[in-house]
Amino acid sequence: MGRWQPGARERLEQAALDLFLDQGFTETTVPQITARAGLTTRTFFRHFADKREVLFAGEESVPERVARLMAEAPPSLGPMELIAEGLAPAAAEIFEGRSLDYLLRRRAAIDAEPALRERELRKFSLMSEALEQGFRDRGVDDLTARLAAEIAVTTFRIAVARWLDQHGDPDLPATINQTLAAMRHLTSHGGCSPFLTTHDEDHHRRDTGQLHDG
Amino acid sequence: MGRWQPGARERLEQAALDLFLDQGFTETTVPQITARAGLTTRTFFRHFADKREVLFAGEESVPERVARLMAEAPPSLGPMELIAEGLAPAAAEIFEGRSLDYLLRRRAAIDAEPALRERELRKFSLMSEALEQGFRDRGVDDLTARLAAEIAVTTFRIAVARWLDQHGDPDLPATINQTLAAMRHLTSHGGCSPFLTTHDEDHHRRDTGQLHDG
DNA sequence: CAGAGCCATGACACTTCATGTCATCACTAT
DNA sequence: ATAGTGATGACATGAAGTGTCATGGCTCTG
Repeated sequence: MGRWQPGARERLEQAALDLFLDQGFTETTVPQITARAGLTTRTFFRHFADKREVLFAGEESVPERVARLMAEAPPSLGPMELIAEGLAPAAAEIFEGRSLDYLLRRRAAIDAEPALRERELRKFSLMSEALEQGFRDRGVDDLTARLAAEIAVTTFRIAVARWLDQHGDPDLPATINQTLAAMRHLTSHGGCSPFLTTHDEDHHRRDTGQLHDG
Repeated sequence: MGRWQPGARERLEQAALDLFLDQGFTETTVPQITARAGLTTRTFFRHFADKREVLFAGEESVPERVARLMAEAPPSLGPMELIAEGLAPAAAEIFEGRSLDYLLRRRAAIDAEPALRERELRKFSLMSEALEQGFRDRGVDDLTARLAAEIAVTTFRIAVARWLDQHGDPDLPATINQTLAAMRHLTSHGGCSPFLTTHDEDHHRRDTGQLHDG
């Protein structure tokens, strides 16, 4: 035995996503996935550490790519400047080569299953750790590095969610910038600035016309 | 059979924490935990949905308590004002009745096991969802509510981590305020200019507070 | 071309997690 | 007392995940 199968991983991922969307994550057994891919159960666990990982393969490299992008950025950039300039390019690289349709199908499967949502949280946590280390390597103090990393990941996560909600209409860089602007607006004017009136805040919101979700 | 056991849940939690710290989460089997507590395996899963939950029982009520605290706060408070004023009291209520020693032991067990760290992320995610709904109920727009919820939870999480790192020395309210101040400093001044004057801060804020689409 | 070695896979056994189901015992209310 | 309620024990079962070895194709080398 042991005949080699072309694209075994890819076929397992495809079969798993199809089945998860069709009958749900819990209702889908690993033997069902491997049967559809023409493989055995044992082979599934050679490619993926557990059943959830089949939807998260290929993202192990994201933290290290994030670290590389940060190391390549101009050292003069402060944390928030780096986030403002680097988030969109980083997102572009992360999603490079994946169709919007695939991303929507994948998200639908993840949203439907708490265990997969949890795994998704871990992905963002790993991104945050990479970012935190990247900021520290740029000379940022520990607390600020941690905060900046969380700000970056949170902005990224919310922007991607909004972008997918809108089926990709305002493109991802634009959605990221809108989200980042709203984040800055909230933290700068959202209750800590006695000098701005409510009218001023309304003015900011009206300028974009894109800040309301539903 | 079926003799009632006083404090079955508590004894299971205690036995599990002891065993997790002693031999690790993976190496500890559910029968080991139940044997130490004088119960059967089946009873364990009647009290906890899965093996991890034994360290997270009693936190199911946190989201609803967060929602209550938000509803009780003065409606005039903006999102950031509410966070600044409400985070410390909320933390006090959440940790009410738990000793620092217990919190440290529990964190040690969680930090040692990826599966438990993941469960911890879900806890914060649930808190964030409750906060988001709370902000919406106060009339905040969807995007701002989501962002404010994430800011609040992130600040809380980082502050608690720092507080435990320091074995509770600066007390939790003080640590929360420090963390919140660092967060504000980062988002307002970019985290790279600690020497800006108040006037410079206002100028910078106005310059970067604009929303740009592309 | 032949043999050696590598690597992915198949096959099988095994442990642990988790759940469904029913019987049993204690406590409680009438 | 008797019935009801609720927690537990006991048993069976399925699915997840791992260890181990055999097998067959592939490449590298002489």
